Amino acid sequence: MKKSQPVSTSPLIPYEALLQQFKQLLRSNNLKFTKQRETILHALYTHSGHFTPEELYRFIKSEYPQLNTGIATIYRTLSLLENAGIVTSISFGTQGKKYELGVKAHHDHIICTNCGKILEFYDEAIEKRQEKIAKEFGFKMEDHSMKIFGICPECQKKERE
Amino acid sequence: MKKSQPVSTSPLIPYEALLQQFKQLLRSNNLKFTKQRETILHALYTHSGHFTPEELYRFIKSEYPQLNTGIATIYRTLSLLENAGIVTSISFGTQGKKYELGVKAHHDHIICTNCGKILEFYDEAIEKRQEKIAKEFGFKMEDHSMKIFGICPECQKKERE
DNA sequence: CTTATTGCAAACGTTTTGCACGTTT
DNA sequence: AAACGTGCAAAACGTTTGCAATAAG
Repeated sequence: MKKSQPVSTSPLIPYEALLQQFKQLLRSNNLKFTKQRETILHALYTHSGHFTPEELYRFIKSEYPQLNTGIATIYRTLSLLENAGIVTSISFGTQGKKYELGVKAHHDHIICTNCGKILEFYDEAIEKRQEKIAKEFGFKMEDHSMKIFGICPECQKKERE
Repeated sequence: MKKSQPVSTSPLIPYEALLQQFKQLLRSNNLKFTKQRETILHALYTHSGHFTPEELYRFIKSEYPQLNTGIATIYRTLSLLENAGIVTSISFGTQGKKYELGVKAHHDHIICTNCGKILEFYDEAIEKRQEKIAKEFGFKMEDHSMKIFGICPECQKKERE
């Protein structure tokens, strides 16, 4: 059986290419290329990891105060990027969503309930079983989400001290 | 490989037993047995399926108007029951949670994105893989959630018409 | 010059909280 | 009587929306 493995978190494409892809997307939908949109894309590109809209908002506010970006723009841009398949989100229920640049393959998440760290993995066996289960129920599968919660090695170590 | 299967939705224990379990839980935590708490438990017992706090609130308001139950009590009681392991919830992000009596074994969910129907399943292969993945990452696994989204057979049929 | 986008503030839907009053023990 | 639970209304939370002003094409 294939071993599950962490998904690489380094960007797969150069920023210029990503930017072109984004501009193309905007152009072909009669949308406009704005400083705010570029800044948000750039922030996501240069900071790997998962961010809440709020975190992104505070970051951009402090890095580019002159842009005066409103949080609504963050939300609107993240939705746009998510619909375009450029970012992906993980939902944390009532606590909101976290976003990351999604130029990566599909993956699931394993989350530390102590420090909040999020790791990614892809497991072929689970993917296959999910399809099989959907089929057994007669469902046309569209999507799935799977999260494993636990305590990460570092936090376990701290607990023991 | 074992076939995944729907989890029975009929209650596994008689109401009297459940009620005693609940009373015992309350007693051992110096909590009080109130009409509101009993009514909520009973409503969950007699109506299988998944309910939002709002739905439960409206139901209890119309069935037992004289109780004058506030929605805060519904939330507080559902939290209590969930912490005690008597009910379980599924999260639907910003759209809130749905609760069901959780006197059943662990299971995951397959959800129709068209009509909202929720079916339950348990798949040993997936459970095993999850444990294995947690171990590979050095995590002490505490919990997991998995949801499959798709279109149920009935809605597929309707779509074709 | 047209159309999309923005920031702002208000509205939203779900959930939580503070508090005075009621109930259970 | 003590302690916990309640309803209510207000607040909190993440998110969305209406709108007049602004910027992109």
